[in-house]
Amino acid sequence: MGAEGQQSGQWADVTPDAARRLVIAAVEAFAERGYHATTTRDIAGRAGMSPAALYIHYKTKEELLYRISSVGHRLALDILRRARDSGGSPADRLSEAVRCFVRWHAEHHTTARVVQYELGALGEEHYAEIVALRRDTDAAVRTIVEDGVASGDFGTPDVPGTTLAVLSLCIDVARWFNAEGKRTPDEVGELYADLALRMVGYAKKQEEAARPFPGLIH
Amino acid sequence: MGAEGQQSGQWADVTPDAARRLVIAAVEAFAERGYHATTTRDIAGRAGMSPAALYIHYKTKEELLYRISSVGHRLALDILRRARDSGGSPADRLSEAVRCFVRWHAEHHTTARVVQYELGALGEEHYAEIVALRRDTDAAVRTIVEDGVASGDFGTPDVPGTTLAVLSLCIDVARWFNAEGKRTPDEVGELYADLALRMVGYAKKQEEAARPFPGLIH
DNA sequence: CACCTCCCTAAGCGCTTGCTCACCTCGGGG
DNA sequence: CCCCGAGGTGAGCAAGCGCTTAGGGAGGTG
Repeated sequence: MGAEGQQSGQWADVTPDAARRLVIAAVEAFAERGYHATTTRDIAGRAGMSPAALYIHYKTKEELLYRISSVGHRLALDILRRARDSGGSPADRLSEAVRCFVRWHAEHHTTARVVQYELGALGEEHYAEIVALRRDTDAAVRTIVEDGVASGDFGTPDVPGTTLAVLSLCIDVARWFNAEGKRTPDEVGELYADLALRMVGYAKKQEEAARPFPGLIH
Repeated sequence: MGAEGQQSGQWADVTPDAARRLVIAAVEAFAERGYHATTTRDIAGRAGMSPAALYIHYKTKEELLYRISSVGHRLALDILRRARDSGGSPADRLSEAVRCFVRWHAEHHTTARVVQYELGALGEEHYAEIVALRRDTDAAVRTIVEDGVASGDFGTPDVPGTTLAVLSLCIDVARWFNAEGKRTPDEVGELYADLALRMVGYAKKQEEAARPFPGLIH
């Protein structure tokens, strides 16, 4: 329920149709109650199927969680890598990374909650695979921060610590964001992009805003 | 297991002794596996008792979670209120609040994880009571930020949003902090106090550090 | 029409869960 | 000495869990 029907776009490459309906149902249920409190009967029911139908498309309930976690992590990683490689100044790239990453966590906060907070329920092998993706996520942001420090645009005494803090701040959006609240995903993304720049010690904002044609100056 | 035996100090006013052992066992178990994945047999086993003994001291498993959540939230709220009322400059008070709040989340990250991430498993009445405590928590920090903006020490375009972000950053420490990692709770507290000041637009740090006797100047 | 395949369901198996209950143990007062 | 209440146990109940299995119906092919 709610206005999150567009979410099915995220799962476009999950086929056949019944398997996709099950994923969407599972995301809703896991996000609401948590993995362990969700029953396979509940998932199947939300997808309009009998409990047994789940096992035609997925071997276990854990595999369903793994599919969600895997797709979600790859999506999030893509967002950050695109920003990292977008070729502006470090400030532009960090701003873009945080804005998009936060917007995704707010817009798809049900998916993001499962992705970020239900890792512990994965089996050992699946867990290891997801942890590797998370290290890549961290590396993407750290690269931007390092670039900014090297160019002198940023000033922070602890690059890994500040990177961790920026990512942590973004991830936690999935925990508190409420679709019925007054903030839109775009607003939160904008606010957080600004906060992230402050955190890394970037202070040239006003200066840049005052320049009439930023692109033409060199 | 681990070097967290001192944690029992947190639960000093839970009596009798058996009830306290059960709380400590439950915190460990809930933090490791989550509330729903933890069995009453596991909790009782960790406390060195039979499964039935749990029900002499607590009516249900949920009541055990509620006790933990209640004590933890009151502890966290006290930390922030003490900092709010500590009577220095807004920067000093925000710095102190974040430093202590983060240190608590790192040092007692098992308790903090239960307190911050298992709310959803509480019954309706207990949940409402805890949510009220969380609103007070938010208000304590917001007061400090408002004071700083009013005095001109801080500069931020969105006080409630920035307050939310600072709290969110601190809370998320409980998720990622690892006792076996290389950062100590004190180091994280120090780093985060600095980050929080940057987030609220406070820029007078160096100036203050350069003054030889800060207390004697007026 | 028979036949095969793909999806799906009804029924239910074996097990674990939160929780209960009849009984036990043991230190202290009359 | 008996008795008693507080705090504990072993055994087990009803319900719910993840998952399996036997079989049914729809649609394409000969």
